[in-house]
Amino acid sequence: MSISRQTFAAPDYDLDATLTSGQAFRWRRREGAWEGIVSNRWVRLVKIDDAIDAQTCGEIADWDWLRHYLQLDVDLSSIISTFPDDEPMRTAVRACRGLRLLRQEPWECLASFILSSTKQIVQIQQIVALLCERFGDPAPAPVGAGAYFSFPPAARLAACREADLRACKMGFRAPYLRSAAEMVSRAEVDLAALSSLPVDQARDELMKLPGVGRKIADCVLLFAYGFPQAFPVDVWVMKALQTLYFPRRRVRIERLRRFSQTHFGPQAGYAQQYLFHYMRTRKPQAV
DNA sequence: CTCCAGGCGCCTT
DNA sequence: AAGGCGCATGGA
Repeated sequence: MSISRQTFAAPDYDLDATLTSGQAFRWRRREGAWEGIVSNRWVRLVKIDDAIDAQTCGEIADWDWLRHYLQLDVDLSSIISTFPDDEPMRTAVRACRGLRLLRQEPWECLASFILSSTKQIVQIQQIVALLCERFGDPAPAPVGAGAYFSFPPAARLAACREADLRACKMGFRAPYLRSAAEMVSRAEVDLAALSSLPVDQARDELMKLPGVGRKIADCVLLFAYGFPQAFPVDVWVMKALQTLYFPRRRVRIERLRRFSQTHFGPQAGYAQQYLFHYMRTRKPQAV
């Protein structure tokens, strides 16, 4: 099995933060590298100085699929310069400068976030790993790298029985995933068409799927389609907005959402990821 | 043991 | 429209 290798310039790119920030759930750290599946290919990534070294199996003439996934052409400083100049944002950016948004495949992203509700990130990783092991296709990987699998296509999960999905520890989310897979595989919701829609229409389409509410729809809009205004509000972001911006009074979620749409500017989604990662990784605060 | 997790759907007011 | 609750499962 031949290995292809490529080095990409990646200044201002914190690979560790990016791959552990709860947007993608399939990366494993092994021997100082990150291993995962992108475009159904096994990939090994290492950050060295201002570059990312990538390896994959087979002959690769064109690396655009990986460049796109990692969003290597994004100029981070121009994004950060659009953030509001206030103390919470400055603190969050200082804490994890180099954090990036990936551009994931829509179905994998959607299915993963259907499985994410009231789960901790480690558990989401376990469920997704089980799902891929049982219903994905083996992906060629070097000897000794362990077993890797593609993310199961929607049609395959649509054909599963609910009990088979439940066996992947997803509990009450199983019927949601199964019927969402059915609707996607029949193109009742056409994932390929969403990128050309205005963000509000794309969100409405996603929310037709069972188990997909506002928050999960926004995750998919941001992490898979790259809508820069999508601003998922989960318990962590809620806590960030509440404690960092409105410490003195309790504000209802609709107001926080409206605040998030106006306060954080045209790259609100990026700002959200910084707040999320900062809240999750900072030292516990004394109340 | 209890509390909570990158929520949602459905049932009450 | 707005608020409350149950849901599987497992970490902390």
